[in-house]
Amino acid sequence: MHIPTKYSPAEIERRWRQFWQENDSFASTPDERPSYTIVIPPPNVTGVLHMGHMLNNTIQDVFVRRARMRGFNACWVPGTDHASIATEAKVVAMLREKGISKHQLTRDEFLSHAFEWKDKYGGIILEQLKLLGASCDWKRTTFTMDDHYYRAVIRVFVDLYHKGYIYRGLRMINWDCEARTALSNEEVNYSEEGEQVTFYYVKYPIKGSEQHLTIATVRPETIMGDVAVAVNPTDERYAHLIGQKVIVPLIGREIPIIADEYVEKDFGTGCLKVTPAHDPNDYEIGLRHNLPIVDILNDDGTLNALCEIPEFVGLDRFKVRALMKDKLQQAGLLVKTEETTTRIGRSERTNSVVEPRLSLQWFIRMKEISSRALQVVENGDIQLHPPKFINTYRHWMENVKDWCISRQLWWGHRIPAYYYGPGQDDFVVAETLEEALQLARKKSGNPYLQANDLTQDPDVLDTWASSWLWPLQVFGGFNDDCFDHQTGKINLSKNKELSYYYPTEVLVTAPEILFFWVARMIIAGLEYTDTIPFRHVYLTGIVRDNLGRKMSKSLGNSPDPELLMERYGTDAVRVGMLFSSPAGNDLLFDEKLCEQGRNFANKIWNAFRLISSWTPADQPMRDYEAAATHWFSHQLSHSIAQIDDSFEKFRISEALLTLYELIWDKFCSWYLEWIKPPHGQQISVEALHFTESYFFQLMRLLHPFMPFITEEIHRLSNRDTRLIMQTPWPQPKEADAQVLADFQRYAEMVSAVRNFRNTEQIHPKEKITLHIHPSHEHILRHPFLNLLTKLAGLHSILTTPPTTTATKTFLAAGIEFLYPIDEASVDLSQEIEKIQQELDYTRGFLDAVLRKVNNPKFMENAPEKVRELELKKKSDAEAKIETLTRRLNQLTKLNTQ
RNA sequence: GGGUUCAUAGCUCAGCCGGUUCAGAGCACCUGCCUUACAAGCAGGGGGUCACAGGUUCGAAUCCUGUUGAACCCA
Repeated sequence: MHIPTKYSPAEIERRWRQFWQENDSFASTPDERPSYTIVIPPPNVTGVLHMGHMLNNTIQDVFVRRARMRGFNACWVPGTDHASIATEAKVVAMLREKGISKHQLTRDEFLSHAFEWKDKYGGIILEQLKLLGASCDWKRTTFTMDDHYYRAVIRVFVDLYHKGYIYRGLRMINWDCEARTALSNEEVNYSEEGEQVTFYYVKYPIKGSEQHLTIATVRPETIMGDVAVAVNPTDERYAHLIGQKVIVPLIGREIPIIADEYVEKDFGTGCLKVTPAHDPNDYEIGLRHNLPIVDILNDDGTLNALCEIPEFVGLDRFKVRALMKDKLQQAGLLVKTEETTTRIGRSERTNSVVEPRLSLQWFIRMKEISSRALQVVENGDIQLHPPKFINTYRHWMENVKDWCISRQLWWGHRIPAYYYGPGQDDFVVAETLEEALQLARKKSGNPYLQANDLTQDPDVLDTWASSWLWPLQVFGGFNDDCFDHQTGKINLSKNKELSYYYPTEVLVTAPEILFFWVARMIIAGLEYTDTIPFRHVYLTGIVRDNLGRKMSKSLGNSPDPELLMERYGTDAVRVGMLFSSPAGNDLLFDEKLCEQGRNFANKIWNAFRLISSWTPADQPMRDYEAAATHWFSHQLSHSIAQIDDSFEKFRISEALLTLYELIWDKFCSWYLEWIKPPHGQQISVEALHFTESYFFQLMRLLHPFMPFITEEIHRLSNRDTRLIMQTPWPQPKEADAQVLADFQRYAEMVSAVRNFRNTEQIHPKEKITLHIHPSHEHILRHPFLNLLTKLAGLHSILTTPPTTTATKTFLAAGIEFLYPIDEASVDLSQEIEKIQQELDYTRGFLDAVLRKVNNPKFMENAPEKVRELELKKKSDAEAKIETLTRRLNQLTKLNTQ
């Protein structure tokens, strides 16, 4: 069979992608096998594949493919997330380009534009995942705004409301003035270095006195919202003023001076102006001291009439800040300004400065609903990989805050609250308008209410308030047939799919959404099924460039994944990503890694070519064949066990590296060279059979990592009509440590001879004869001797002394080898120096060992194994010294002759 | 400001519930080789006082304390 020398992946990968798709090779339906389920962290529906997705999804695919081979019914559910804010922002931008403003449109008109956009771009990322070879059950593709999913989200809102977990309230939230929506804490970013701001030192006159307090603030535009001035109760400078009043600059309102421990004495002037409507800490102080709230901002960040300065009304807060400086200066109240840096929160989506704002929003009470979610992680029911994230998780859980779930957007699940009157409590919550009407009639006591009299809340839910149901609703957990309204639980026994596939096995995601999403899925899983949603959480690192910078569009340092796959082959990119990505560690990505992957694919391809080129002869196994196959069967078992162990510990990078070394070094460099028939000879039938068996086992082990090339080789081998993904995962046998150690010893000798040949510049084709001392004769009787003679190019090893006195020597595995040479060319003094160095080192080594062995405390306390080892080191070193000394004496004698 | 994690070859990392040569791997580097599977290759080699300073121990990269430096999370 003709096989090209260079592996070219493009055509082969295209063919297998198509085959897998057309044959639904990854489809799963419940059967008698145990299930192994992964739900994809749904990417943003309008997103495109980036390197983070590549890493994340490659890892998932590795898990799924391996599980499939291990006899599990593996099911990987794909899908996308509607990403409320991000998608709405994109649609708004797209409309703006067309000259349409969102506010010109009705909600329905806007949504039809949005769905149009989603239909056009929504499939891109899933198609890209298919390129990657992701073995998802594509028929199960789910979108968080699919009809059934939409209903599930609404159902959960209603259910939680009736359970008392959801409330509507006035709270301090993060407000995005540009998108005019609330944000969760997690959606607010702080730049790493902080931002340049100005401190304004402002005089606040004390009532009934000529004195004043000086207050430092970075937000002078909020002065008009001040309701108190706070000082630390232990601050002697101000103690006498507590209880008195100061006058708010410019507007003349009298406010009290209060004492609160929150104030830091050393920060600024030690006096804090308290503006409960515009700062979360001030809000807390306000609550403690029963202060009024003066909200001077509109929802777009402009000032309103409450600021009491007519010329400021309608102006943006930053404009007012600039104007305040002049105004305060004119009034003689500005003491000085000072430049400083501080951390400023900006919206993840619009980058506008986030405004702490009091607003009427919907919340989930997290304390109560999440009580079990910490426990299941602490007790190991759910394992985080790497486990260091438990601390982070615990910290968040113990300090969990109520979750603001309303967003002032249109793209998303509309909050099912219906208002029938102007009062704060004049609303009902229901899954449908009809139900709402019934409830409203009852609650209002007005039986004549009509559907028209109800207004649905205009807001939608936070995206995470839909994706936290992901592992449940991809299997229809909240559908009518299995959701029990009475108990507010999912009845697993009435949902065949869910009861089979849930809980899922492992969730692969990024640490940054541990709280956003992971924690909340755990909460939802426990709330609705009393069961955890997954057993393991594998947290990937961030993909950075080789300078350690996070890959981002704005930096332009992120390679295009499709281009990479085209250039190096998908298998190559997959293993390239995994070479250096232990769980939870950032991955410094370099195209070199893909190159390494490509070279690996090529190496495998050529090993396949070699093996395929052999025509067997009907003859018994030769000695070297028997020895080689014997060794490799143990090596293979040993490595499989190691790989399995790495997988159990979720160290897939380690598993890959073990396999990489097994294939490249152990199999190609040692085994194949060992068993390769010499010129003009043929391999025996049995040896070829073993070799093929080993190679195809290696291909199976590699399949999760490199699905395309392994599938291709499997097919070309014509050994098995199944797809390689349907073949069983290789099982290790007991590996004999002695066999491995013996091999190690002979391999060491081979390397030593090669090194010697190198330094002596002996031509590769020249067979040489070496001499050893008769006391080492036993190495000539071991079956692995042929490894040494074959791979080191030896003619023979003799136990007789060389006929010439001129020799060069080298040590390998504790044995001295002598190589006779032309007497004239030997440099005795150089040889003597070399041996002297070796001798010095060995004596030093022996000293160190003797210090231990002669120390009675060591002999008393050290475990027996360690003691034995040290004693062996001692006798080995002594023997070596003896050999070296003998040799040294010989040479010295020769040298003086 | 609070919390967490980390500091081992030029780079990325293993090892770290103390003791399998006072340390391994991959990449990079250097030296030979176009040896009939593979130059996207083969063979060989150099390179680390395990951040610094103390302490515990017969014995510490591995445990404890401090110092310095870095990263992340929360406020």
